Amino acid sequence: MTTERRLADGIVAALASLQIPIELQEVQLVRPVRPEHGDWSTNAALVVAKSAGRAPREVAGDLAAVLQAASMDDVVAVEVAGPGFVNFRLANSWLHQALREVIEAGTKSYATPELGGGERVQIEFVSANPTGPLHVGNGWLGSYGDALGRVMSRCGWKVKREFYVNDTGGQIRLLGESLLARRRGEVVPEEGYQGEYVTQLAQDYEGSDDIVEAGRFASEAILRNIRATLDRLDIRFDDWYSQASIEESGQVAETIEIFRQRGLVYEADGAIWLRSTEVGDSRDRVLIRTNGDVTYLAGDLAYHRDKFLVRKFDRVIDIFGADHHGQVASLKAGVAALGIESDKLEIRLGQLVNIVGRRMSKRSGNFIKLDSVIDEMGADATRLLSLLNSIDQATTLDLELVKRRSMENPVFYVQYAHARIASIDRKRRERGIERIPISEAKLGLLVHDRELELMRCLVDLPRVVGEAAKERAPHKVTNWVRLLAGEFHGFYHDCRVLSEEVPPELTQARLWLVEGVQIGLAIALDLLGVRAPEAM
RNA sequence: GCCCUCGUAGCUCAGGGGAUAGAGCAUCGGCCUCCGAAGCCGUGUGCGCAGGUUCGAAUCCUGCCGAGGGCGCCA
Repeated sequence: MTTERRLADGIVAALASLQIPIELQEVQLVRPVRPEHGDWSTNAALVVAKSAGRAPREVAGDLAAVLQAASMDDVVAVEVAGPGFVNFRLANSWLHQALREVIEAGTKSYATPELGGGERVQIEFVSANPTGPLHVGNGWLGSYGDALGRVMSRCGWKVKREFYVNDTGGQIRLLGESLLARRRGEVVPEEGYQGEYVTQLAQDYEGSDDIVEAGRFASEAILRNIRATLDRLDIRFDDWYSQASIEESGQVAETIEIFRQRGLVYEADGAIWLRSTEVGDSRDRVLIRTNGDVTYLAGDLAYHRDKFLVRKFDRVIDIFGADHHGQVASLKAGVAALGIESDKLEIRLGQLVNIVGRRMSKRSGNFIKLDSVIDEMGADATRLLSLLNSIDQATTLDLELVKRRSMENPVFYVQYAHARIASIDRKRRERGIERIPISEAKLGLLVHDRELELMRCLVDLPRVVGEAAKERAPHKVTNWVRLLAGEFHGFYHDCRVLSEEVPPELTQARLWLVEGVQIGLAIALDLLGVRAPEAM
């Protein structure tokens, strides 16, 4: 049983013996930032003071007294501090025990909090239109979606990744027109696709002058290109779902029919409308246009019906760029109208990635290609950089700076820590030093501040992974791994593992500590989709 | 005009009810007879503004100011 668990149980028992009712959600047991606040701290007294009708510090005093009397393992002091916090001071042995748990669990099982309960969740992301190469923003949200999938999988969700291919409609026709114009050596219409890749494709195209055929040719070629780029970042999908296929399968018509049966469809101005205002939208939306084409929304609603009612996902997470947030209200409304609990559809909006002094637009061809960024920085750096920040925050990227100074990019810092660990092990074998089993190692020798700090850091990983999953915030894993790497570099500087001056027993203990760190690094880097190199 | 998101250090960003708000970069200064200096150590400035809720607000609420995005029978 973890120390955290034992303390939490102790607090609950202590409050019960004091006959104080608990509001569980509010009671927290955390590791305080400041060392003088102990190893663990609870706000329980602050939270229950009101309902108990007593002063927080008074409750805290009673609570501390009971906890002190319980004399739990490793607990050397229970103190009241500040407005009514109860702080636990523990013997270092709790950290040595924690290190044992890390080693025993290993890369596979450590930090695998069971939170998802086997819930089947689909994450749909990137879903870039096959009308041009991926840009930096696609890579950003692609890395996010993939890492979120990894984090949630680790926490017990059954995750499927999906790319929705917008392979039909006006934009594909426009792409076909642009291609044909290029082939004829004419200028591309102003609203068409101007990018150079269209010229390239026009040279390869040997088909007819039919716009649909040309458009299909171009979009298929572009989609292959998109997949290749995503492969470079190790972003892989379980399914590539075609918008054209859902229209051809009749599911769009079926979906519209369902709306009709529910009295949510009417005709006006020659088009067929969804009365989405009935279910929370700000205005009604067109489902079938005057020319007979179904709208993107109609297809998207059929697609979501398929996700929930045909393929029976318990939860769907759609990841859109902030420029698509206009479609959120109607999508949510439409899904609700299909009788699907709207909480089951989560839409995460990623703020846009700005490049210094440039505005990105696919049609004008003025955007930074994801491929060129990977060429410059490498896949690992691109992924880690994408996962540095919350997607709620618009980020501004200075590509020149990133390219020129690798120090701007923390990927090297983190990978270097892993490479140094591998290097220690190589050196150990060179010197013919045999490892002893952890059961025989004297972990109690690990008392240096650097060593203790590393173990504290490792203790936090399960909570960090769990928060990253619950909050859909994989960047929390990035923050943690940077912290761990920093602590490791400090340790490496101050504490030699292999040296004439270090007693053999301490070397053995430190080898196990280093292995624990390696496990932590490997778990975190894997969640982020970044390689953990043996050497660099 | 209406709606959404966001304003934290010179720059890029963490922290999103908890105790004295952090990191990297940039600046300046130290550290390699010793497991990899892609490293370590030191150096100071900040929560857009004003109210409110709370024992406690950078965090929640309201208003204002500023930035970005959205408001199509495009996707």
